[in-house]
Amino acid sequence: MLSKPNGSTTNHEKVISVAVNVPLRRLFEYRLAADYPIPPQVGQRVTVPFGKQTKTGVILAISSFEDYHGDLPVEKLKFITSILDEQSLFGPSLLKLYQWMEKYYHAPPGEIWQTILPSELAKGKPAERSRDSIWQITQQGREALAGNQVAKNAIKQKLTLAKLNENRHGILHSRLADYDIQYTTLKTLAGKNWVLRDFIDALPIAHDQITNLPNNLVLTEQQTKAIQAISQSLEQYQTFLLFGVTASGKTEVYLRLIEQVILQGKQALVLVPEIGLTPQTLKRFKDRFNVNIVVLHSGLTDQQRLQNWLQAKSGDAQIIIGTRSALFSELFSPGIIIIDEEHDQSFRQQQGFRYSARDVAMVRASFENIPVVLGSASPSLESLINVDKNKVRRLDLTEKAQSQTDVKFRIIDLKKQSLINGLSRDLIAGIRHHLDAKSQVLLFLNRRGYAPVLLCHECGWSSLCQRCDIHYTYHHQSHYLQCHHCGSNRKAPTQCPQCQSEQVVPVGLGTERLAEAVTALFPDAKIARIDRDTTRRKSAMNDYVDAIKGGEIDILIGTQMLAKGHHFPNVTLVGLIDMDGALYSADFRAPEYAAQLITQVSGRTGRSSKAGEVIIQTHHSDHPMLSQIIHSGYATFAESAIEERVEAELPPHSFAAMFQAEAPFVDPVKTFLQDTKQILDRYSNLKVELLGPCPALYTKKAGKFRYQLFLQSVNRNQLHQLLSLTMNDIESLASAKKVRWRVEIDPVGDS
DNA sequence: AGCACGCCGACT
DNA sequence: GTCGGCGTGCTC
Repeated sequence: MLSKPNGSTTNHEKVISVAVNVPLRRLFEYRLAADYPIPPQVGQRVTVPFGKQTKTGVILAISSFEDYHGDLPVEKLKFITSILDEQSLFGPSLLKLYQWMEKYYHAPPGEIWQTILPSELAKGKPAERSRDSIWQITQQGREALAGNQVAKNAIKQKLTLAKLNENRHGILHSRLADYDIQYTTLKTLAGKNWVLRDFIDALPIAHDQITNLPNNLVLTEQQTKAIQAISQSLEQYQTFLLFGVTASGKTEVYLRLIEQVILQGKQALVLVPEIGLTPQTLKRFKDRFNVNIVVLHSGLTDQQRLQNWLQAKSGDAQIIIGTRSALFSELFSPGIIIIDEEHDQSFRQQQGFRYSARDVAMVRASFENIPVVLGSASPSLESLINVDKNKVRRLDLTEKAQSQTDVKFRIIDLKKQSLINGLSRDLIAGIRHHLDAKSQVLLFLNRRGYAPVLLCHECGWSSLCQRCDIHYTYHHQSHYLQCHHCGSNRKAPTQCPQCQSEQVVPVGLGTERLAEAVTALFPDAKIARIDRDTTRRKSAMNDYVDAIKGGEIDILIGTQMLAKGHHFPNVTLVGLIDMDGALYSADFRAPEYAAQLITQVSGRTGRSSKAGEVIIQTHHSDHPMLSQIIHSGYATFAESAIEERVEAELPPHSFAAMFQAEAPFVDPVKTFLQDTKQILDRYSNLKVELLGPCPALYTKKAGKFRYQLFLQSVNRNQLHQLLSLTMNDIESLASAKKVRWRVEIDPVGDS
């Protein structure tokens, strides 16, 4: 450091703390030359030398050269290669949210930023809006269209010209997909001077009227009350739980609130469970609002994601609809966050940095001073317990907004019944009855493939995946064995590998076999199987949905995918083929999930004037959850479930964290978790209970052994205190380097 | 996570 | 002799 004779420093060099994407719970310090042309700011991205490589990181702290007190002498620090952004990419509330997540989830900074940043930005690409352009029809084009000059077989060209002719102001290049126009067609047309492309700098948004209210729409009293309650809170943080039965008009409540938000010049962020539901939601919103709506989900290309993210950031997008990670879009003027189907599991990230978008959304909203609306017909116990604690305000929609008949439930006790491929006589009769009435039937079975086991009838050999120690699922059509755990697969044997017997038989029931059985029973019915295997193709799901709505399908057979969000007005019977697994599982949350599932699938039926029926097949017909759901509804079930959790001191009444470790051998895994436990045990003054190490539910996965150590406490602060106090020591454990490990806060399920 | 360094086995 | 296996250690 240089000093002037009078003692004041001349060195304005800075020391910059950077989050780099490595699995280390620390930042890295760099020097920044005093004459660097861009002033450093927290929230800018930088490129930095890192070992022998160059990485992109995010500035998280700036200190003066003189004030730096690290382990390394300041001269030994490397220089930042470059600052990538002129200004911080993030406003103060997202930076604060990052800080909160780091503290709460005890995750490495770099991993958190990897989740927050769109991948293009994480890779160091410039945060630049691509220039948009407008396609317009020319006078020649109009004449060509009118004078039938377009070649007869050039149907696409004709359609495209017609669409451009309808849109007087032209169509934005970035919006071509909305109009189903191909770029190649436009290029051909441009060659004939029938269309013209104009490059523009900003999005033209000028609408006199932002909403198109549907005709004759009368709100229910409850809807009106809910809208009023939330409206009064638009300028401040408050989480609302919109507990609305199916068809009670939750979406209409969202739309009215969004309208107010937009009129105030603010933006609305809407999270939906999965990509499959974005087109549907998008359409509903587009029909209603003449504003710029963007989507953010994994179905987009990286460049599209970046562009939409930047539109949210600049404020050019007034409504942002997306899945989980859309929560992290920077917003120019946030007005409201809406989480639809808030109970849905897909709001939890289960890879890498594990977080709950619902929980983080509430924190974010509190930093932004805006409301959050959590909507569901079957709310999570977490949200309901937050209502009891006055952290969340509950608004009920119990009346149906659309005319709809009530759903009739029937439980079929499978004990001592003879089944035809998993179907009871009553269910078969029910299907026939509904088909005769020209209605559609939905059969739900949460297990894809033909059969979960392939077994040798002679010697008892069964098809085990060596890497996971669980049974391969048999897929009949492809004649393959597939491990649904690790994804490995191999050809199915026709002879027993052990005794060469030909008596190798599939045991158990999957959707593929169910479809086969139903086809045999109802040869005249048109049957569609909808699961991950049949919807792999990109547009497959949409094609199925169209076919179902168009009445081309009589019986739908499917997994989880069918339970979510879609409205099939002509479905009047829903059959739940096998509820046993869902009722009794090692996971204490199983009944909660099953109750949500029943509520959701039963929402698929009875949407029209015809009466809806739900038939549940189970061996545990006396399970209390079933009668609660059927006779008193989800709310009553949830109340008693919460009571049970309180009594057993289980989450969400208590708070949990989990260390999970995995490696190709058991010993290092156990050693690491035992070492971890020892470190945690040093703070026995904190009221945190330690459970384990114990094997994970599926101990072996993809050739790795997995063990867990649970931390549980009724005092969330003490739990976090314990983790904060011990994390460094655990991370620097010698045994930590021999395994892959992570902490999960508020863990759920296994995986 | 990457990437380099380093120390032992089977190859031209 | 040396090519390359992955164990260990470091990243500012």
